[in-house]
Amino acid sequence: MAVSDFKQPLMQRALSVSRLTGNKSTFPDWYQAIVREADMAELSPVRGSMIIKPWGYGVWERIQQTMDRRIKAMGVDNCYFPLFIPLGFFAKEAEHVEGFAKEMAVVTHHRLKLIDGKLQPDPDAKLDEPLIVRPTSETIIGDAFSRWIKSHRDLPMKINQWANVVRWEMRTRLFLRTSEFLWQEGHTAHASREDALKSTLEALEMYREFSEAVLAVPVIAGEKPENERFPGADNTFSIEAMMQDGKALQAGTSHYLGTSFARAQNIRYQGDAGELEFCHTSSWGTSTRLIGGLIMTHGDDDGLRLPPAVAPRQVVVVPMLRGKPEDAEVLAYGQALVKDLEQQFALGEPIRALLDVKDQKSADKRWNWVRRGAPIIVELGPRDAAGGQVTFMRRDDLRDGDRVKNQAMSRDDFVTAAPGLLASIQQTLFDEAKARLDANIVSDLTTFDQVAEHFGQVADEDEEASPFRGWVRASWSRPSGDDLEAVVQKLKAFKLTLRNAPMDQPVSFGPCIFTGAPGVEEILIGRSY
RNA sequence: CGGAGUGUGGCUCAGUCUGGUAGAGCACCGCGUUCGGGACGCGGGGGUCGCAGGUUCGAAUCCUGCCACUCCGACCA
Repeated sequence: MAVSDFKQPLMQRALSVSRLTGNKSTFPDWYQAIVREADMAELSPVRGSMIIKPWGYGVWERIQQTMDRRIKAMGVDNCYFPLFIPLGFFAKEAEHVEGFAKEMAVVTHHRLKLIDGKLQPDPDAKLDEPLIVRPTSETIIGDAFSRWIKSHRDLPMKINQWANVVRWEMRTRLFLRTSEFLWQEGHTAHASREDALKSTLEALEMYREFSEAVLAVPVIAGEKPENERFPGADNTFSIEAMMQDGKALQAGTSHYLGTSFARAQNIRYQGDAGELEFCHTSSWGTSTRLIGGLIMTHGDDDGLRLPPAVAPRQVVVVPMLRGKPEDAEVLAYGQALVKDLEQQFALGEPIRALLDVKDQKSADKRWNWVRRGAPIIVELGPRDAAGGQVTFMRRDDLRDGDRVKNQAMSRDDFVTAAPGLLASIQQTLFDEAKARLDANIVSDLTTFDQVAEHFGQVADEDEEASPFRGWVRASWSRPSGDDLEAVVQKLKAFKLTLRNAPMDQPVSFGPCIFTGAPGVEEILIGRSY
């Protein structure tokens, strides 16, 4: 496949049109504009931390609800561990500490005192052992596992928690990378490597299915190369999504931790022959970053487009109220419509409908819902009420700066058709993103020179304006250690990274694109977030 | 922590070089005309010009120091 002639509509529009972004025109500016205009989140007074607004949090709640069902279906129970982790817990696993040491928030005091007119940590209230605000919970959950697991009959142990974590990142971006973020983290312990690995892959597959079915974001599941592994993990797997600027976003990760965490924390079980064995553990997580991926996958120049499965409100009814007597009739008509819609099931759940009665011009209300990405926006006026009609637009129809495309339908037909319409919107958004992904993975390059030519050199300051290039999929010899480092450095000059080795691999391979040595697997290469 | 840049109403910015006491568009509020497709007119609210010193009769503007943010690098769900 040659470089696709996919038109990068969004990127082009972001560069030429500026309905949302004012004078600015890069993809990041467009992204920020959508986060703001769609009322998803805003920067908080705390550096690198965001305030998630009701509409944005509503999307997160939908993610939680739909994923939680899948997590439970895997036989995983929810629980909750403390926000604070004793510093000493991290010292036990060397690689793990090293990986997170540079981004830990540390609590050292438990009281403030007015000293010289300034509130300061009270020197007399210093903690003997500092507490870490969790960057992830392997250590404290491992500690519990070491007490909970005694026998092979306790295995497998599978738990999950929905929580906030803190990683003191140098650079932050709303949803994509914030100092504090919300996530779920699954942790499992098993008797054998096979069982733990199976669990790791089961979580990965759950993420893939979730991303595609719920978020309508197509992804490629695969194994991360050695240099991209989670600190302390034996194997790390990920799902990678392609954003509308062609960059990759790691949307979820699943790790097989081997026995290293078990050894560090003494997680052992007694087998049926009476012998003590170390557990094999896994952990896996997805975060509010998914929302960033959702925005960068489905957004357009009018704002966000939400897949119905995650839209907090799937059908928003905007009554055309004009401060006149017939308003009452329109309102009643709208209320009855919402009530009937809520009786319907779409994508396996009751339809989430809303009658927007806010005291605001109906044109403004409609466009606000367009910006927020409500899948179906219904407009009800006196004419509809009188004629038993419904006028509505599908958010997925509104593209490329087209005018709103309204459709009319009889009220009862609309109520019956709504589930199908929502399912269709869900599918359309997925298909669009899938076509973009498929069309922009180049797989006919055989040398690094070709890769270099394909992506082109990017000067630092031009990165955001660099052309859409998608990803390259190529054979490689899966080097490790210094040889891998050489490859990483080679890619770095082009701002490229190894994304993952997709799960579906061919039976034979060409020569390694980096060294010419015999290839052993195919790897995805691209720019990333 | 290194390199570059920017701090002026909610947003995007002008004004800074050449000091004279703060502006525009959008957003917001009121009234009117409109209102089945992101309306228009008139009126209005909102800013200690990042902070602290200094120079000056006078500082958004000049000087010094600090802080914050953005982008690049290192880090990363």
